[in-house]
Amino acid sequence: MTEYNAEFFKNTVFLPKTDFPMRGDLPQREPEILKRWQDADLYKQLRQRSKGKKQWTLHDGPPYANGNIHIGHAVNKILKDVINRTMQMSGYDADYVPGWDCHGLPIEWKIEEKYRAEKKDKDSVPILEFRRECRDFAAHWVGVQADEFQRLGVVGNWKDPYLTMTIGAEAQIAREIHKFLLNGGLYKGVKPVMWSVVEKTALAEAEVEYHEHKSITIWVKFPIIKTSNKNLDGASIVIWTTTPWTMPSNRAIAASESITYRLLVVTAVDEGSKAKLGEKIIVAEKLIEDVVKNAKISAYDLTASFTGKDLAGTICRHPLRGQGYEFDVPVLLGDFVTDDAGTGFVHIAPGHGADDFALGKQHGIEVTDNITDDGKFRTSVPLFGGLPIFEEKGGKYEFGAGNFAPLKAIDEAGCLLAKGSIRHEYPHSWRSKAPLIFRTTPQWFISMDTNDLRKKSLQAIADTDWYPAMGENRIRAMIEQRPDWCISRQRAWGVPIAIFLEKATGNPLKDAEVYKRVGDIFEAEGSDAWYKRNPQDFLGTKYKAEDYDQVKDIVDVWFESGSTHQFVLEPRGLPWPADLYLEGSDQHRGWFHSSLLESCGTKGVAPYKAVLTHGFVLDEKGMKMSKSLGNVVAPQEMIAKYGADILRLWTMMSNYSEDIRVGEAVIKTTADVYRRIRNTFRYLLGALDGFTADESVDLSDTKNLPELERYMLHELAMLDAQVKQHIEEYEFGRMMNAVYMFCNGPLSAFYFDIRKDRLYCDRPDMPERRAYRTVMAAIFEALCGWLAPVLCFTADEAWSFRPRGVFKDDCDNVHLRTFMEVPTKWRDDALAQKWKRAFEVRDVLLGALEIARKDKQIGSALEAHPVLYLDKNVEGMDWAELAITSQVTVKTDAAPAGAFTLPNIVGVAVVVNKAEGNKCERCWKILPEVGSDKDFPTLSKRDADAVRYYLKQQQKAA
RNA sequence: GGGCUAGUAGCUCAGCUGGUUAGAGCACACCGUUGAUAACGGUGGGGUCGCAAGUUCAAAUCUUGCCUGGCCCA
Repeated sequence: MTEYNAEFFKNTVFLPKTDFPMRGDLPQREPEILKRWQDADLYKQLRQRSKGKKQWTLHDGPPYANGNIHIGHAVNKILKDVINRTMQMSGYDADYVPGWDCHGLPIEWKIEEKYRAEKKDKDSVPILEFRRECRDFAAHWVGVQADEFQRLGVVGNWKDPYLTMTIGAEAQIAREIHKFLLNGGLYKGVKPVMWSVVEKTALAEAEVEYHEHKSITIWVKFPIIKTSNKNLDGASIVIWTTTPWTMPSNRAIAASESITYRLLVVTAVDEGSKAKLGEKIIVAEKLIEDVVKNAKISAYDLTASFTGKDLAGTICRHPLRGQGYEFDVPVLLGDFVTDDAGTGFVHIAPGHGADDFALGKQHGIEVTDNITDDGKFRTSVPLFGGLPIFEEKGGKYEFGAGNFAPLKAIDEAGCLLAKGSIRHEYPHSWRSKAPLIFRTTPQWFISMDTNDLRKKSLQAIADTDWYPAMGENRIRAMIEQRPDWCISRQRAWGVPIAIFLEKATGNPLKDAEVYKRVGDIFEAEGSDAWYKRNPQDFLGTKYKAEDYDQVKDIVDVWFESGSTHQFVLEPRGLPWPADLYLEGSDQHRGWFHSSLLESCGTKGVAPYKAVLTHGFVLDEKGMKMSKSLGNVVAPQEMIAKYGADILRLWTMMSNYSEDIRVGEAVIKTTADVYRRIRNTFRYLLGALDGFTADESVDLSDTKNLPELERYMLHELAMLDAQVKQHIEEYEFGRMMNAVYMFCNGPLSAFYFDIRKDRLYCDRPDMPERRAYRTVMAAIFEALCGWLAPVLCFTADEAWSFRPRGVFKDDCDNVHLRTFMEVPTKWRDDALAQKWKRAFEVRDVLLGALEIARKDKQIGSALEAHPVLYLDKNVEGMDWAELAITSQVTVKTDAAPAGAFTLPNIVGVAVVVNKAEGNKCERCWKILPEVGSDKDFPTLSKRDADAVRYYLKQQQKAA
């Protein structure tokens, strides 16, 4: 005979049950899930399932294939993946083709480094062999990074990504160059560039580092030989420079209109001074003290005063006149001249400086070409032919004879006023760490103004949606003032600027037929053909190869990545322009910029409809990560320790539109959030144990549901609207936040808690309990969908524990689904308004219980029987249920003195009494009715009925 | 040095066009529960809103300067 005791009743209680584990064990579990996706070819299934749907495309910005991924890559790819998955689940066909940037200097340098270690000279290696090695190197890292990205959970076309070094890509890049050539946008010019004499190449600004460097400084006298100002007869203008090696290339002197200059006559000098008594020199008034001190002039007479304007037109001679430097040196006005340092005069060598070049160009001054690619004076340079500017000493690059010989020669010519040295920030090559020189070289440019490229680009910027909006200002300012785009590089690993120059004229050949042939051959063989083939193959029969030069420069890698939209989107059947570009905010000057120019130059509009940027990952204190600071967080380590879902969650919970931080504390917070979400899934799944389609009730008509269920459906509908809005506005972080807040508040702290009694104790066939479980199923379905883009592994796992046959589109992989369709009519504002008051009342009830608990009047809330004094009752509210007490008595009388109230909630007061009656052994409520049932005297009526039902079910089963 | 940008509780974030005692979650402390239990519920402490001036009846919110970060340039 069964004994109906507490233990028996416990077994009649329904308790949440699920095999979904409480702990994630993500580092172990994720790789298994990943393997399942790969085995089932999730990507392919996604494409098949979304065939015919509206396309939405995020075009991937290519990372550079030369090393393991860092946390910034991880954030970037996670964001892209979350967005792609979100759009996919929103009902679009959101195909994602990841890509890589494969050409360029860093890879080239790696190979060169290898050569250097083997004591091989790069120039002795055939270019095709060199390029093959670069290609292999890039291919290796593409493989590594592809694995690392996939481990993050990123879904995409990993089997067929785009690479800038594939033959198709190279062909299209060459064709894009041809478009600019044929439409007149591409021209050959000269440009002062940062030049590395070690790598023998011009460097992009991104390839330059500024380090402290010790330079030799000299003060040089330029004797005036022609002037309209009598005061200046026999005087010398003094210039100051940190680059003595540029003196042979000097062709002018710049002065400023706004600077006051003084003529001074030397009257006394200290020992060792190079100045002569009676000598007349001109320097800026503000800098006299400085010059005099450096020149060891102990006394002088100050005479004439004038501005730069008075000096314009003055002609000096070069200090080395008579030794091959016979030209005149005019004084010109330049607004870049300051009197902050030096002498207030700038020596102008148009071959060796940006300002110099511009000023020289303006006045028709000769641009010298005195320096060879490897940094030596050309043999044609008087006095200094063959001397190197820099020399390698013990792995470091120091100034060489080319810097000292001009100094010495000027001194011997009597024109050196003083010399010294200075430590200052100076540009260096980021690879070899060697100091750079400015050098004017022939280069290929895309004009910003031919074909109105600047104007079109600015229009395209205005036509694009920028997230955050300030990105628009940033890129607009850059485009407004940027100079023409120099696209040529004197390197080997890249796509050649595959054009021909007519030997006779030096003009580029403009024949679409020839260039079509180039494109076709590249399409079949890749750009190696440019080096491999006989030029005649490209020129066809119309032109003779001996009449033409092949340009051997390669194109700037930014031009290549700026062309990705051309060879990735339409050729793969994806929409053009792309719906979204998404990269770090540095790409305003990078990929967003180059893609914009390339596209506006060839198509007239931007290749994107919208651009979203994210910030940089900083350490816990907001400092940049660097190896030297030892604050680098590696994504690989985080995955191994916490799992990719934690990394994904951290990314989405942070405000990625700004810089974001990572560190122990942040990760811990993220892990807590994760646990909460995971537990929400676990409780939902536990509560839905054994739930079937038969048990479910029709939620399309909410009129028959209990109010609490209607309220929760209202909340769900509100959340759905919010989620949709966030997606619309590209606020994916807020979307995640909203969903998390829902788990935390309305669900866990409210609904789950209140409905425990119903779930555990009510008869399972009760319509109200079935309604509750049906709503729980809906919540699970919605949540699992909304969280799937972010917690792609966990949502997948949770979905695999779902009750089967309950959900529409009950497919095995949550990622193949779309977001649940939440009926808008679940929204019930009138109900919500009513419940707003209910929550206020509940707050007072809970507050009162808390006091009673503190006073040791009660422990569990079920021991209480609050008396609720309301100015006006709220119809249909079960206050005991909402407060989780055994009983509540409502009175509309005036509350007695000492009743509990809350300051901001009027018309509500509570007095807490102990619950009367006996404790039901099954539901633990204390009710007067307990004892009234004949069969089960220790139970409440509801529980007695439930147990009878339970026993009947047991009998049936037996 | 220049352009852009940020600085709100220990952590992650809200605070729109200036308007009542600056909010939320987590963490922390305490209480409850022991039928979500390495979980759950509740209560509480914690912020001179980077600093300093200014505009205003009123400023986290506007202006200026400074400090400390970040990105892009030089």
